[in-house]
Amino acid sequence: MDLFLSHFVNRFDAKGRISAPAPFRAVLAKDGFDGLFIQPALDAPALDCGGKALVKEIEALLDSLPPYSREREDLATALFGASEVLRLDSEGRFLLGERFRAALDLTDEAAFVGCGHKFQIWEPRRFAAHLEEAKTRARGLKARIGVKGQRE
Amino acid sequence: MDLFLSHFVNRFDAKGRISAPAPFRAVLAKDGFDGLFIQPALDAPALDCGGKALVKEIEALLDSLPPYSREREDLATALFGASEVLRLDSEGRFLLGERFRAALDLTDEAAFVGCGHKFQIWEPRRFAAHLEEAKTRARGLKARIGVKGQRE
DNA sequence: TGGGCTACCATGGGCTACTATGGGCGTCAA
DNA sequence: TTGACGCCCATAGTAGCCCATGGTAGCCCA
Repeated sequence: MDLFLSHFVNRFDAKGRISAPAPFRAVLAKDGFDGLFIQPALDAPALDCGGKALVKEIEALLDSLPPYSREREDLATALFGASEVLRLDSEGRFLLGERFRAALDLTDEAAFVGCGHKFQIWEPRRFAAHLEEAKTRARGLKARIGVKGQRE
Repeated sequence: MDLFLSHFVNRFDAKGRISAPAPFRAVLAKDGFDGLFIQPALDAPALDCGGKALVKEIEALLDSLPPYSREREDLATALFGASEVLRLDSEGRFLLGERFRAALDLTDEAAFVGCGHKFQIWEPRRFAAHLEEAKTRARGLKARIGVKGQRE
């Protein structure tokens, strides 16, 4: 099951390094991508992270837009222009750029949140709040689906 | 019959481990998932647990929503972000995170409740109360069905 | 039908490997 | 030269692995 699941909170050390959670590293290793693809999430104060699978997904999204169109150029810039590929050290740690840390208000800790095919990095408190909101909305959504369809 | 049925109450040991009931382990083994997928239930003070079948169900639910939509992101966060995959030790025990234990008010015991394709973990007293309520509602429902059709 | 035996299960505890984290040192580049 | 980063080693805490034990439920046999 090569999915990013669960969430973890790790801390930055004095050098600004932080460990990627071991289970996530295992998924990345299976993905065959030697490194970590990172980009700011478009609609949340978080970073989207992943491996080959995530990059492919983004390419597919771009391919769905007409070549040379304004939308495609914008999206490509927004997504790839702001992204980085980081290398993990032999202990599975990486150095998060100042730009990213400032954008997320990260100080001494960061939350790693599994989202299936990718994972996100959040400021822990902010994520806790976001999770509560998401749960509330998901409850409403589930209720609607439950009425229309079957199951759950 | 690969369903989670019946309910069991087991206790946490000094290390915080707890045994998954043997019948449930048998179902998980048949499911072919080496581990236990756990997430907070959206609408009850309980945890939803299961194997591959449960994860697939969630993926299917997500896939039914448009990619990059707000609903999908919310649901993915609420479902996957709050979930964990735990491994069972060779005796079929697992370690429940502090987060989950606190959320359910679990102290020294936990109730494992079969729900067909998944099972739930409850604080035993709370579950007893919930069961009574459910029974009452079920009686009402049965009575209504009994009136329309025949049978019982 | 009753008594004894056995296999399974929940639980306990020791040990080890792994993980997250800390810190030193060399190298490369500004 | 100095700072930053990559590589390496050290360490505490913990999660997983293995073996032990007591109780019980099911089974067999008389």
